Amino acid sequence: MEATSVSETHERILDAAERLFTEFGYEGTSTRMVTSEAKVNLAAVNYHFGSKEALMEAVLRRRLVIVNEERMRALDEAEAKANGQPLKPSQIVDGFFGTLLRMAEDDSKGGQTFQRLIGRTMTEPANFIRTFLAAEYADVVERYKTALFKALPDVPKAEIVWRFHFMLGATSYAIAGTDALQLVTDWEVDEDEGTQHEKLLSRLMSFLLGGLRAPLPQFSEPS
Amino acid sequence: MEATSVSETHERILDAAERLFTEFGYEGTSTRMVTSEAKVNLAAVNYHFGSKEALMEAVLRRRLVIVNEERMRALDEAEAKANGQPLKPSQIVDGFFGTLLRMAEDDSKGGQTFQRLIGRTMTEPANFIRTFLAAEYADVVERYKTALFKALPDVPKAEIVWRFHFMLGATSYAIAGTDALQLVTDWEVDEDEGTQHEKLLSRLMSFLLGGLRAPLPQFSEPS
DNA sequence: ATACAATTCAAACGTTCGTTTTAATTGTGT
DNA sequence: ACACAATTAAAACGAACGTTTGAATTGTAT
Repeated sequence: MEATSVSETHERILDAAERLFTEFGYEGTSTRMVTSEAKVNLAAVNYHFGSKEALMEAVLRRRLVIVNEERMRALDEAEAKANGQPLKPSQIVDGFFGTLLRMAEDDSKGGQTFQRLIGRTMTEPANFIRTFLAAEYADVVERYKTALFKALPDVPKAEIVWRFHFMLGATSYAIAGTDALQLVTDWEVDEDEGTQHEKLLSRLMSFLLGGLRAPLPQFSEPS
Repeated sequence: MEATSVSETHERILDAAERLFTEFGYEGTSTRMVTSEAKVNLAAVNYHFGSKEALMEAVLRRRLVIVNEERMRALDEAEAKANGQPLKPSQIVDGFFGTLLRMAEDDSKGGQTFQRLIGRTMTEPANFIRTFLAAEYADVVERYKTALFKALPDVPKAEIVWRFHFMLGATSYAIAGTDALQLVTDWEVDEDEGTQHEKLLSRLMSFLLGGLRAPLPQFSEPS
């Protein structure tokens, strides 16, 4: 063993893979690109992680565990303060999406890179990724769905779930930072990174809450 | 030449590629998978399209040209009826996103498959795809941005563009139909396909309009 | 019917892929 | 120091990749 608890090679690979999976996607990144960027031997990926798939899962898990724990903690705290009363939708939405967006300011939690990776990964076609994500998110999604049901007792559950789905899409695309249509051409370069994040969070939260609380479509029957 | 104006092989390849790119993504689909599914010779992709990249562009262009023409037409018509007056945001949002979603009912326009492909493609990492999409969308995006600016004269332009961005993300994710977190578990299987589409469109439109018209975040200065 | 272009076909091109192997090296506990 | 496990290293594995080649076949004019 080394001085550090986990070998440095192990984390060098995770960091390189995180960056490359973010930029080129899972299929577009080769193990050789990863070991080359990490400056480690080609065989190191299979030695330390077993396979490329297992590496992808390790990359995602390292950060996701932290986000989802923080999401649980945020809901615990809010519900404790509310003692029994339903939460405000804004608290729930902030607990789920705000928690993720605030991670971008903390480089020790992956910073912007991991945030973009998560945004991208939500639409990765590979089956094992979707399976992994669904399992990794299952508990936290259930908690937040329940909280939303309680916060919006007059809204049919199916409608709430759909709007959760739409919020996920809007957020994923926003943090992926790709802007395929080059819509947002006037990026304010005159501001520092921190201000940008704050603004994105404010803008996104306004949008998500507006969507969540929008009048229901006419057809819908009660839950 | 054959009886048909364009060779059947040409379209067989496009159809197969559309389906496979949708399911496995661009990098996850090989030319051999395409020619095998299309039941044509391996060399046919390069003979008819030149390269795998050119094939991807052809797959996207075949349908996108039609959607974007229809989007332009919808805005032309609405603006003609309004003669001079700004449009309602709902008309603009429906012109852009509703036009796309209504294509799913028309199999001759790619139906559900192409809709899913477009949703997926918005987050494809490959650079040539993003370049292609930006060029293909440039005109229609400009038209719709302008229409939104006119429809919402009191909202700073930067905020409108960001909300357009969020709407794109929500829609892309919704039509991609992946649902990475298996959020929407209670898909109503008791209804036919057409009803599903109508419901998704209604639900999405309500959400998008709610987000678009939400109260602005506090920080924002006037445009 | 003949000439010529368009298309299809089988085969192979060189490259890159994820992974494995085997040996060399480094670190650790006694 | 020595024995042994953990890690690194160079090299190679077979498979799959996108693409090209050149001959065989098909279609289309005259």
